[in-house]
Amino acid sequence: MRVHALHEWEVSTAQAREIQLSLARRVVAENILTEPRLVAGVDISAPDAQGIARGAVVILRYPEFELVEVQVATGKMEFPYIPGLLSFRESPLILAACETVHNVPDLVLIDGQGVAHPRRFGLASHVGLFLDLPAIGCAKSILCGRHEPLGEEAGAHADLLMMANQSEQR
DNA sequence: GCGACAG
DNA sequence: ATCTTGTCGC
Ligand SMILES: [Mg+2]
Repeated sequence: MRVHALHEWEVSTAQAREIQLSLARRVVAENILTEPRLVAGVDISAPDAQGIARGAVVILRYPEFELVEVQVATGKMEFPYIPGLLSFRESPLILAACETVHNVPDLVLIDGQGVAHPRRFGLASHVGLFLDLPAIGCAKSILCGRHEPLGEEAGAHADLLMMANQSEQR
């Protein structure tokens, strides 16, 4: 991995604080934390009659949404779909596709839940951890948790509330 | 025991 | 997720 700056310091604690402050300002100025430059999107096909499916990952430059890279992996679906265990079905092919990516993204978007999961470890959590990258679960429907009714307008939102007791999800 | 249940 | 039938809206 490339290291972007000298990381051995001969400085006083006061200088260390000054350096830290300037680095923190640089992070904000360059949007290193808030503005990803490369965003990955991953999904998987339905298996064919023989159980063969494909996992795909696209890398887009952000915010231009310019296509940077596409990788696809093919293999057999071994695990059935069981609510709460989707990552055991989908993550192998997703990770296989990600293994061949050259342009490492800053963020991965995933078609499934992340922490909105009975054990707080859905597909997006699983893939994000195994890639050691920030990941956002972009599920199209709810696995567990409840929310107040949504407005009709586009972009309406509500907090998804999870039960504190994980074995007592609603 | 019953119902709910990402993809 | 897919498949099939019926219905809805442009
Ligand atoms: Mg999907």
